[in-house]
Amino acid sequence: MREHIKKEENLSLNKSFKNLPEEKRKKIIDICIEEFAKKGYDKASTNEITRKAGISKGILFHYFGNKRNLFLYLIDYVMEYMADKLEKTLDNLPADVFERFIQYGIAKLKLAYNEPLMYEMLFNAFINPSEEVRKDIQERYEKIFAESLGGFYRGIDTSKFRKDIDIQKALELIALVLDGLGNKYLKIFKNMKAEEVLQSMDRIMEESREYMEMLKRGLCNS
Amino acid sequence: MREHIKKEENLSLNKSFKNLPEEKRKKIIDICIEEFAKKGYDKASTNEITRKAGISKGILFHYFGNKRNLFLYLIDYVMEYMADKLEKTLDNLPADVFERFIQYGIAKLKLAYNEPLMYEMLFNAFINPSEEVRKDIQERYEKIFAESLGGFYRGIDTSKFRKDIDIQKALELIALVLDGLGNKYLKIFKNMKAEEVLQSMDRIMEESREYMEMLKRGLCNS
Amino acid sequence: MREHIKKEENLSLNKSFKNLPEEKRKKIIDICIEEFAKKGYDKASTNEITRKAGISKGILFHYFGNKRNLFLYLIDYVMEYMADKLEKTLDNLPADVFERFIQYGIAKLKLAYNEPLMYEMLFNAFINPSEEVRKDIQERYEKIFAESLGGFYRGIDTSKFRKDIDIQKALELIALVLDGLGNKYLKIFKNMKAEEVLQSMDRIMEESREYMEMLKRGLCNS
Amino acid sequence: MREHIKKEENLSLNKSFKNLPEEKRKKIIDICIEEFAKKGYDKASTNEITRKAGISKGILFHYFGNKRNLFLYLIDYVMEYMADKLEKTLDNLPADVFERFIQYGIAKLKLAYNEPLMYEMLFNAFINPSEEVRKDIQERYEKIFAESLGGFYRGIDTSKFRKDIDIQKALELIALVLDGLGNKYLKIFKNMKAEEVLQSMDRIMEESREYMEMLKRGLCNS
DNA sequence: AATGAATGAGCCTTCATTCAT
DNA sequence: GATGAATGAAGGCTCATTCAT
Repeated sequence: MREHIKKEENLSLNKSFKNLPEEKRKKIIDICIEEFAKKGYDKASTNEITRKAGISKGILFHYFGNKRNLFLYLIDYVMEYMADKLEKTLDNLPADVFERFIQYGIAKLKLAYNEPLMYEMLFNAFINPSEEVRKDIQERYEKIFAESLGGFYRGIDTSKFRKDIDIQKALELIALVLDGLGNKYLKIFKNMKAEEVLQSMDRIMEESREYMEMLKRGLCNS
Repeated sequence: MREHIKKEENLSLNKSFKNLPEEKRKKIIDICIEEFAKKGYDKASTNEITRKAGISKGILFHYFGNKRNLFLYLIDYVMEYMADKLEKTLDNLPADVFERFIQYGIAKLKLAYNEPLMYEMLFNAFINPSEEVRKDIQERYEKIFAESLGGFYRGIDTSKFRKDIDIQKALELIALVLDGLGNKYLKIFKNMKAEEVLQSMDRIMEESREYMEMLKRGLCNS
Repeated sequence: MREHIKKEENLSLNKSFKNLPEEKRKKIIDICIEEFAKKGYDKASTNEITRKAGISKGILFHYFGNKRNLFLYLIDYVMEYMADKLEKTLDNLPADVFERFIQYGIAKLKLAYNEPLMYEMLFNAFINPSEEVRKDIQERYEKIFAESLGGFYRGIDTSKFRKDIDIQKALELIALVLDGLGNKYLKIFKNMKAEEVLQSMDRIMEESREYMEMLKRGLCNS
Repeated sequence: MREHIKKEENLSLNKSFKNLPEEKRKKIIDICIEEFAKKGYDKASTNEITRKAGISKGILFHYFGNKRNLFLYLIDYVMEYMADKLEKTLDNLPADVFERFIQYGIAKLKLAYNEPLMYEMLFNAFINPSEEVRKDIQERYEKIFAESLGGFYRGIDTSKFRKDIDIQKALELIALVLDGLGNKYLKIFKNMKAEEVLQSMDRIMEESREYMEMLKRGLCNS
């Protein structure tokens, strides 16, 4: 029975849910995010969600149709939320390649830190999705990847790069390094207290710049 | 009751399993790896395993005591298998930093490609382990990390680095780039046919070298 | 995880069960009592119960949360039922020590005979509870013991006792004798037909009085 | 399959077990008694027994045929052991009714205290046998009851009883009281330390005599 | 005599989902 | 819109007993 859920259900989704008072809607969303973040798609329990949210099982399935739809709704919600936040950052980003990357990276780091449950849910979904939602997650991943990069790369100043450098590759190189660093820090954050995390942001920027310096020497005119 | 088993289960574990005819043992292991790789620890079903392997529920638990033990046995098995393979590579690795990194990366890539189920199981376990095995996985991760890096960094020739470069940071920079590239390719492999993958190995090395060239210019004497 | 349920399960317990049509509720209770009485807590099978009651496994656990809760609910149900029955007897009990003890003993005997399954379930639970419910049973046992004795001893007329008699010990002596007799008869009942049991009640009272006469001569003024 | 075990198996029982070196035989018996005493017939695990005794599953079933037979063998063993011990007491028992009862009661109490596992196993078996062994236990209970009483009542001096007393009833009255007291003390023992138990024996005898005094006044010539 | 691998029915419990109210 | 009672498949695991060696 779980198998023949296909595509149409997206239509009937959350008509009534959207009409809910903001407060109640937010509460349900937050509880769902927490459940999926902490337990992953498979282990997350719709029973637990309804219990914590103080709503009936019936209404949850009335809103979302089934667990998979609920999950995908949340993924979209979280992606939109995060994209919004990042977009604001985008406007104030310096043009300089390296600094732009660093500040964008820091922005992502802060976002992940400020909404750890959202981040965890999204991270798990992207890195290791349940078979039941794999394809849907894949689609979304590709879409967001394309979109977000657009904004970021538009207006980037690569004039400092040496003439013989393949700009595309150079950009990817920088991204590779900073993404790797970001993941490393994120792992470290999990064992740190809130204050410590905030205090370490400066050190992270500093360290990022050190790595960027090493790259600059290779990519830019001396 | 679950708590004080720890010692005992490690002892009684797979004594009898090890005495199984090689063929049968391998079949069970392969089926288990597939199940855990495809579904992850929590969703993997011991029932399904026994069904596919054509053995009784009783005997599976006679061999391994419980699901957690079975899983950890498989993790150890896979880690040993992969460490073995990589070790052979290690002996023939060039001393030059960049080439050494590249070839090691390629070796890992090939390994992941040749044993995709093993790789997936291990990857999932390390990236997002079930609560039930988190600690055990963490232990193993730290151990293998320390061990494998030892072999790799011993005998590495960093003489080409400029004097004013922090060697530790330079090495991490290289690792960051190549790990990132590796993950990117792995994701691409999933949508490719066997032949295509093998054919692309050369292109990957080439591309890796391009990135390394960009780094070299920053890290080494010209 | 099993530990912090305690509070919750008592709350969510049998809200829905209590709303069941009396007939269906009674049927489930009776089937459960029979199962627990005949097999004891450990061997009693929730599967068997659902099968006999014609309900799904799910709903049984929806009603009671888990086997332990179901059992304790039944224990409370039976204890309440029996306390109710005995309370009615209590009001009409003669004040005279000996006669009061005898008639109370007979009342208990009749109760045990009329509800043999309830009696057996309670008896087994008190005499040799499963480790899983020991503490809960112990609590209930102490509570009921204190309560029931209160009602019985209040209004007892011990004026016939000789002055040099320790009243407390005398009462215990009588209780010892009549409890012992009661247990003996109960064992005999198991091999008797319904009619025979009822017919023997008079003989039992007679025999009890004979024993009481022997005690009276020692405890009371001649 | 468990059902059609009937009567014949008693024949094939423990031929080879009896030929075992005394030490090994005793070890197996003790471990079995502990297992059955602590968990009861149903929950006792033959697996656990073989593990603790360091013997194979095969040999246990070779010795005893099945779990039920093993249990009944142990019951017989324990009953014989206890009857032996009590018999020695019997020879030195005073002839006087009351003192004879008291000392016999104390002897039983000491026995139960000295071999708590044997006592518990026997007690549970008699009070609440598993369906699987109910009939067999019943038989043994009746037999031991008849036998043991013979020795005890032979040579008892009831000459102090008043002429108008029914001797049979008087004896039963005494037995009722002392058995009841014994059970009460046994329950108390469970929460006491070894030393405390031994120290309390004198107080128990004293208390028993107090009750006997109350009876004497009614049963004997003043 | 002795081993212990092998069986498979049975255990309690959880789960997403449906539907009458 | 909203409820929550009801379903039953599936989960990990244990058990007494058998039998080839």
